[in-house]
Formats: sequence, C-alpha cells, structure tokens
Amino acid sequence: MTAEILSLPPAALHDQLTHRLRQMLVENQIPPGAKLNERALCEALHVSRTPLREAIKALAAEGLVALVPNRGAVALALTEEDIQHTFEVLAGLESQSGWLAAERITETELTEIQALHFEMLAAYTRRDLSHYYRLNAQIHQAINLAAKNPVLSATYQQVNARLQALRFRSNQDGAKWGDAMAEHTQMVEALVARDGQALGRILQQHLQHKCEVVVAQLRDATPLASHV
Amino acid sequence: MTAEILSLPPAALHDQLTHRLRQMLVENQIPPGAKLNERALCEALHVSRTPLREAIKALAAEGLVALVPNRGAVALALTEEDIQHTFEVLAGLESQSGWLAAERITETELTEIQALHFEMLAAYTRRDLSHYYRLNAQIHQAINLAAKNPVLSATYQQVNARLQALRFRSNQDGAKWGDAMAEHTQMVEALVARDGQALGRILQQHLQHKCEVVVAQLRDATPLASHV
DNA sequence: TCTGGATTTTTTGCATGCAAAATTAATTTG
DNA sequence: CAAATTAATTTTGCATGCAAAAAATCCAGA
Repeated sequence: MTAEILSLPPAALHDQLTHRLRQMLVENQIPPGAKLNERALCEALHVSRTPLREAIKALAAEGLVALVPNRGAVALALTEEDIQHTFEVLAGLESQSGWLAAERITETELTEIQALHFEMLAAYTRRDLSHYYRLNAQIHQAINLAAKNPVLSATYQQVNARLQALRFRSNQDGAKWGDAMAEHTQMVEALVARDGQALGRILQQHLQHKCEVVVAQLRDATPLASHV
Repeated sequence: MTAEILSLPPAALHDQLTHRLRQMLVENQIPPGAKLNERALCEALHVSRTPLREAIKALAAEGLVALVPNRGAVALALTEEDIQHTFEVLAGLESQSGWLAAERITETELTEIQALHFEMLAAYTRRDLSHYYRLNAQIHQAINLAAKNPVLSATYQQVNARLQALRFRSNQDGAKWGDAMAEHTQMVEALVARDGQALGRILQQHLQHKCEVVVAQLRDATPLASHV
C-alpha cells in the first residue's frame, strides 16, 4: 500500500507561485530591474496577495529579487561585477562537484554521461544551440548528482538560478563554442580516468570561459549606458 | 544633506521577524524538529500572522526550516549525513575563500587577522572557550571578506547558518582544540606567504576536523536512539 | 483498560480589509 | 511656462476573517 504516499496533496499555493515566479524571472518574462507589482501579478496568476507575497519573500531569500522597504520587490539586476562574483562562486562549487564526482561516480552514471556527451557532440556538429544547451545542463547536473552531496547540489542550483536569466539569451559564437565543446571532452576524459584534480581544474576553467562569453555579450547587448 | 540616507526607515516587520526567528533557531531556543506554531509565535513576538508567515517562508528558502504541507513549519533536524554534507560544502567554500583571500588580501586586512590570531592564542591559553569562539568566527569572516567576493560570503553565511545550531553546543576537548589552534597558526602563515593553495588546503582540513568533532559530540550527546 | 471511531477543537492556508507610505496628477505661484 | 506644493490615486504592509485540513478529545464497545 504505497497509495497514500503517491496521493500527495497538491503543492501549496505559495509554493507553486514560488516556482512560477522563479521561472518567469529566469526566462526574463520579468526583466531585470522590473518592479513586481503585487496587484498586477495577482490578477495575472489568479491568486490573492497573501500567498504571492510569501512566494516573493522566498525568492528574496534565494537572492532572485531584492526587497525595497515600502516599495515592494524588484527583479534582480546584476552588474558586471555581480556576474563575475557569481561565476566565481559557481566555478568553485562545480570544481568541488567534479572533484567529488570523480571519487564517487558509479559505472552506470559514467556511462550515461558519456552517452549525453556524444549527443552533445551531435548537437554541436549540427549547430543546434537549443539542444546543445539542454544537454549541457543535463551533463552538469549529472556530474553534480554523481558527487553524492545533496547540499552541494542545492547550493549550486540556487546560485546558478541567478545566472539562468543571462544564459537564456547568451548565444555562443563559433570559436568559443568550439573551445567549450573541447573542454567538455576533457571533462569526460578526466571522469573516465577518475582524475578529480583534473576535472576540478577543467570545470573551473570552463566556468571562467563561460563567464567571459556572458560578460562580452552583455557589453555588446547593452550599449545603452553610453548614450545617455 | 546626507540626513535622508541616515534616517533609514525601521526595517520591515517581516524582515525583523526573519532575523529574530533565525536567531532563535541558531541558538536552539527552537530545538531541531520542533514545530513552529504560528499562533504561539505570534503571541510571543507580538505580531500578526501575516509577517510571521512571510518570515517563515524566507527561512524555508534558506533551508533553516522545512515546510510540511498543511502542517506548518518544523525546525530543521539534521541527520549525521546532512551534517557531513553541509561541512563538505562549507569546506569547499572556505577553501575557495582562502585561495582568493591569499591573492587579494590587503596589508591592513592581514595585519588585523594577525592581531585577531594573537588574541585567539590568548583565549586558547586561558581556555576561554567563549572568547575563543568569537575570535574564531571573526577570523574566518575576515578571511571571507578579504576574498572580495560578496556572493561567496553570502553563500558561505547561508550554508553556515544551518550549522550554527550545532556549533552552539559544541565543546572542544583538549587534544582537538590544540590541533585546531595549530591549524589556525598555519593559516596565518599561509596568508602571510600569500600561498593560496596551502591556505585552501589547510582550511579544507580544518573544516573536516571540525566536522569530526561535531559528529563525535553529537553521537555522545544523543544516545537517545539506542534505548528505545 | 484498551481500541476504534465520531466529534470537537485547534491550526493551517488563503482572501480580504484598512492604514501608512509612495507615486502620480493637479494646481498654484513665481 | 516651469518649478514647486498640494491633492488624489495607487501600492505596499499588516491585521483579521473564514474555510479546509489536522490534531485532540471524548465516548461507546470489546
């Protein structure tokens, strides 16, 4: 009789709202710097203010929105420095993840990552960016999982969430994309060799390069500040 | 006229409550596993349920309490595994902090840390545990600050908050205490030498040892499970 | 006395109401 | 006509009310 466990109650409203709002922020449906008008969101999401406000407070604790006293919440607008700091932390966390994964990964997990890697090579060869991104995320999550540390995974996810909004609009150009792909190949090699030190180093570099790409694109995309 | 900045409005109620509840959790005034009864807390803290609930949702996002659907919130009760996973993440974060601090620390920051270190030696010599702990926290925070990465500091603080509840009741015994003190001396030496790799390694070890102490004490302190 | 079940009480979750602050619009004045 | 006040509107923040779920209590029957 596992029925009673399967019939879990529908998630609480404030919890659903937290997810939906996070999604909206990550996908830039709510652009950085935008105010989160409670009434407007209430009507859009068909809920009352109480659970919405609870969700906003949770997202503030996650660092996705900033609370301004008596002025509500604002979608976080990251400065270039913020982005670099966040990538730096992310690089550290992923590096640790890689290190631990190399020690703890099982054969089946490794096999799956290798399979994903080949799929990624296929997507790269076809220049299928959306597919590539999906696989990229899957591989990084698989490494995280292989590290067998749920606290690390959760911490990584939370910090990473702040950058998703940026990545969503980041288009790799040719050269950098090839580099990233090459780094991925090195990762898998390091994993196969169970070389934690190497894997950690590669991941650190990989994230650093990703940071450079994102920052460069951000500079291209926003010459706004120059012609005030 | 900087007056308008100085006259900052009193922090919002939900924000104050978040701080007060966090404090209560960290100091074990609300013991692990305990239910957070809304009505009771409302009366104790002299507020209504709305801001209290908002604060609880924020603490849930921080990982300090768990939300059980239709059953409110419970103070997080960490298993031994949870503790080890958390220390593992913390070790990674502090190691990175140390690494970066070695690169970025200023002379004045280093001087202050050296001063704090001598104060710590004094407290250790007197076996003044409470003073020792305060200085320990200050030194670790100073290293964090010297790393010049606010995202890293914030992430560290948040993960660390979950362990404060445990540390609060952790009493070093003689031998381990001496080891910890020795590690601290090595830290300062590594900082002076600007040896990031060494500092990172020492901090990693330091946290691992701390984990062992905490877990060992937890086992002593809770033979409850054995005589059911 | 103990167990099983129905009933009462409590508690949570969400909606709504109201006051203070902030924003916007309107009006006055130089 | 522009700048500055002032009035109106909106918006946030908190308190309260109400329904559904959970917990506690009570009570019959073995």
